[in-house]
Amino acid sequence: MLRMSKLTDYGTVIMSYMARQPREIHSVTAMAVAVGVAAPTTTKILKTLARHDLVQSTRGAKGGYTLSRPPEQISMAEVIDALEGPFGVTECSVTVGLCAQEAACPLRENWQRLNQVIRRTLDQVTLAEMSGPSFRPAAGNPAPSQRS
Amino acid sequence: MLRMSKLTDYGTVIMSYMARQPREIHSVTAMAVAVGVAAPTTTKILKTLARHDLVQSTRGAKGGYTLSRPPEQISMAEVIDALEGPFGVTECSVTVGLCAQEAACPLRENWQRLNQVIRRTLDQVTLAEMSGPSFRPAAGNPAPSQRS
DNA sequence: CAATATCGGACTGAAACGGTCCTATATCGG
DNA sequence: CCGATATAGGACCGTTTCAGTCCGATATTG
Repeated sequence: MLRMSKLTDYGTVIMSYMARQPREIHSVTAMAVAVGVAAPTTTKILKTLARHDLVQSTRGAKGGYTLSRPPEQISMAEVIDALEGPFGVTECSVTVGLCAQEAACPLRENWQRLNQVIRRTLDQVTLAEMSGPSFRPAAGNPAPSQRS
Repeated sequence: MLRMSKLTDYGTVIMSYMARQPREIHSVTAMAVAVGVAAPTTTKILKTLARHDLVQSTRGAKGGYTLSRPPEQISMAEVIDALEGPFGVTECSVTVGLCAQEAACPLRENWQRLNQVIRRTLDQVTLAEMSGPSFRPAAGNPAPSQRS
């Protein structure tokens, strides 16, 4: 349910890779090999991330990409909607006029509420946490025990 | 981000519609009109929901669909993965061997953890709650009043 | 100047999605 | 029993989206 696209998935892996040497410049080819994603695809992802100011590009020889901020200051939500677009959980919660009930339809509002919960969860998780060993999600509910 | 399919969206609307008269039998055509979704599509959705035991079908004249359980006992998560399939947020968290790093990749585990948080959120919301304020007992029906 | 590397966008093949239709089966009313 | 109603199950198709590739242009290094 609610899966995100592969590109986005790769994107998080790539970001995570860069997060290990946040100040280094990484070339596409190097990352592509390290992460196991084809170079053109990696390029595409990086371009998108750059457009959203999550990574910074340096052209020319010895160029490449760097995180534009330290990984502690990048949330997963940012990465996701850079690559996935700012779509809500439901279409109906964005596009109006689909549902005949609309006026009496409480779903739209409720979906938006749920959407916010999910978003907030994603917003609170930083790239640094995600790249590190297992962490404890902060959203209301206790996760089953694990080492810290 | 993380949008769900239109079919699923419609499904929630249909379920919500039935939740208002949980003990009534609703024909596809009636629901299709009420909800504003084409009849064949509505049929398709209901069939899927029936296969997952969320609604119960009655064949023949005067037949139709009913909720198999009171709406307070149906979670949104159930509806979603009936229609959406039991996919996780990430592909990588399900399929193994995609990522070259895998062994050293903490992302998979972390995604799963996040996934659980989202799932639990969806799990705690009932159809009754989702159907919201306009959830009013029909004339002659036992009042299922349980809202927050 | 030559090599390296990203930029922007166009392009393509494949899969998924939304939607429709047909035949079979079950039930109700007369 | 007959005919009308209504779902079951699955095949089918057009469109869109997605993953992935490629190309010409530009910028930087040495």
